[in-house]
Amino acid sequence: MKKEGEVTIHDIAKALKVSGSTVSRALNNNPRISEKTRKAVREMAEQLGYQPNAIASNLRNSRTNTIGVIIPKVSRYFFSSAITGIEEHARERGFNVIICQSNDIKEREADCTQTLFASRVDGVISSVSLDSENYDHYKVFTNKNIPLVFFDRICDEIETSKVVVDDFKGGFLAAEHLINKGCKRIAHIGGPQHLNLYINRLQGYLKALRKHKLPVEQELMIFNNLNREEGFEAAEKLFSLPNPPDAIFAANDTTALSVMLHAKERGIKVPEELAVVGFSNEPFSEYITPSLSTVEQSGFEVGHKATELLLDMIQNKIEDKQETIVLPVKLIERQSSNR
Amino acid sequence: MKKEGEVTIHDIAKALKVSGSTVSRALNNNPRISEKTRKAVREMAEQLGYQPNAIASNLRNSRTNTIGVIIPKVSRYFFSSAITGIEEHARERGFNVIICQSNDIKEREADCTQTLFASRVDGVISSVSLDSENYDHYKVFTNKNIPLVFFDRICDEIETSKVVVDDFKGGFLAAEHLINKGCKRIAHIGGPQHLNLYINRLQGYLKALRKHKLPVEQELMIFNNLNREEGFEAAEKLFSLPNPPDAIFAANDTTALSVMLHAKERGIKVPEELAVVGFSNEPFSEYITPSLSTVEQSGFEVGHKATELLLDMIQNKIEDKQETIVLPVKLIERQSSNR
DNA sequence: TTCAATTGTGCAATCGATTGTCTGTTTATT
DNA sequence: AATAAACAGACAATCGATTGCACAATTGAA
Repeated sequence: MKKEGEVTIHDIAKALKVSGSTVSRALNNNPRISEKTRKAVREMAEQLGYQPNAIASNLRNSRTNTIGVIIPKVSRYFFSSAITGIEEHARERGFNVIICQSNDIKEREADCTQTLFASRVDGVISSVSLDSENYDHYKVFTNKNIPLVFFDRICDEIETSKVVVDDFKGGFLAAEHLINKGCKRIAHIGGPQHLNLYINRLQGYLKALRKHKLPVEQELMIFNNLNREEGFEAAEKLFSLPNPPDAIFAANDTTALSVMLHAKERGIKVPEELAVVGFSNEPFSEYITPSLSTVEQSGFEVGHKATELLLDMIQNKIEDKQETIVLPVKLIERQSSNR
Repeated sequence: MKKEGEVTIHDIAKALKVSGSTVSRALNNNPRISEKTRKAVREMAEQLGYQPNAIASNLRNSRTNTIGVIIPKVSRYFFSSAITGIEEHARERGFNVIICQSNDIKEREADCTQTLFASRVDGVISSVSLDSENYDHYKVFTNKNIPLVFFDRICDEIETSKVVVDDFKGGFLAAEHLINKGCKRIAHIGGPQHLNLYINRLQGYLKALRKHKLPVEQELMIFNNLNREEGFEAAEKLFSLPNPPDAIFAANDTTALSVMLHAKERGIKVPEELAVVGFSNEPFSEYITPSLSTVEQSGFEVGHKATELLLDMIQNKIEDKQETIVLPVKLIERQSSNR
């Protein structure tokens, strides 16, 4: 059972004829240990190839210096860049990161919370799954005062800090941009309306319409899960209207792409006959033809900020000030709306 | 220091007036515990909201049921899909996954190995960083008999199992495809030649040239780090040759994209004047115009297979049979080479 | 009825690092 | 020289779950 060749502080202690506590203190730079002893311990540790056992340390300290991350999918660019932001900041402050994917399935998400709790992570960063309407599984953390920060797809039911981008403004900028380009019938393909970010993008769009006195028409608003297939269906439906739209603001780039591909099939010219704006600035949006106008949101920044909040909560143990941080977005004008 | 409200097996034991060992055995379905006691323990655990402390268990068992993953960047699609494959399989077999990014920096990679070792992961899956030529930092694992599997960017120096795709065949298919399309001067932009996968892609390309009796010309072969900037430079150099190529096989899609963008700037028509084939089938390759012909390699499959190998090593402790598994690739013909 | 076999639990050590408290030594102060 | 203060290090308990061994209770066989 015991792994052969595990070198522990006791081996160092024995070799130097001192006690384990001295070795421990020497390695942790405790001032109660003299410079001479400290140096001897260091050298012996090096010589024996000692590697600290984080598990033992974690058990004793009931801290793991590890944070857990729950996200829908690493393979979506926004999330993978969020992870990069999380990891980078966590590393700087000496924390490790365990990543769990929910794959947008609520049972998986519940599994993730269990796993992270069992690993006794010091805090959790999460972006909730599309189909969770119930957030009880997050109570394992809140009940035990384990700091929790939501980002992007946040959950209002739970009172904790949150980091989002300015979805409202993004929606507003996208719609107003289309209006400024002379579009009159601007459709919106939005996401599930139990998620704030999609509500906000919609509200931004609506505000732009109202500001410019354009009518709000139900038939021009479609809500789905924003994947490729449903994007096709939505486009189909919009193009088949007796009075089809001359612009579409899609709540993500995947859907915008779907729309453009479908438009191409139908012989509808983008941007001349149909202007399109997406959301996220996925890497592909720059390279497709026509290139896609979109709203940029930095996953990296969001992840970074969320980690900063979380680690502050962990390290200061200020009784969770529930901040909600809103990061700026930026409209990127490209060909798909340039007419 | 002690987290308030930690429920341990001893709390359950006290509540039921039995010993901790009985509780532990009951929860682990040890046959020495009667059905009746087992049931009582279960119920009390539920009632008290007991959550096992994996750390304590790990320390005692010197197993963590966790595997570590070292990759260059989660934000590259191939790697994020590999992670999905790894996570999926690991989860099925009850293992957790810790992910570390090297960002293609060798010092970071060394840090990752330390971190994972300190966490006492049961095994490691790695794809090495571009600039490591030295692999001593992996010795922490091999020295202690911690199973290690490399994938994609493998390292020959260390004897262990490996999972790759058939890069040689991929290179061959790509080049032969261009030859079949009537191209005569086929250039190759390859990756760092200390990595097998790039050597193999090059060799596949060379074999196709030889098979079809085309001359191999040094000036048509450029090696760099395959990022966007260096792709531009390489394209620049090739286009400026007195006798420029009529086709380019790039060792990744990013470089192929760079080449196509640069060709567009120069007014060189793809595929009519220049046919292009990439490698990887990144998501964008399908959507750009013209769409990019490329060699598909499934990150998901590679990750899945690597995990299967690793977990077999961990669980069976067969003295590491050093398999090298080669997964198939597939040429995807799109517009960029269709003439 | 007695002894052995079977079954169900408890005791205590263990995993490796950390830390409060205690002891013994050296240095400074008057 | 005597006492206090500062210093270095050791001892032992602790974190929570697991497990070899011991022991008691029950059952069955002779």
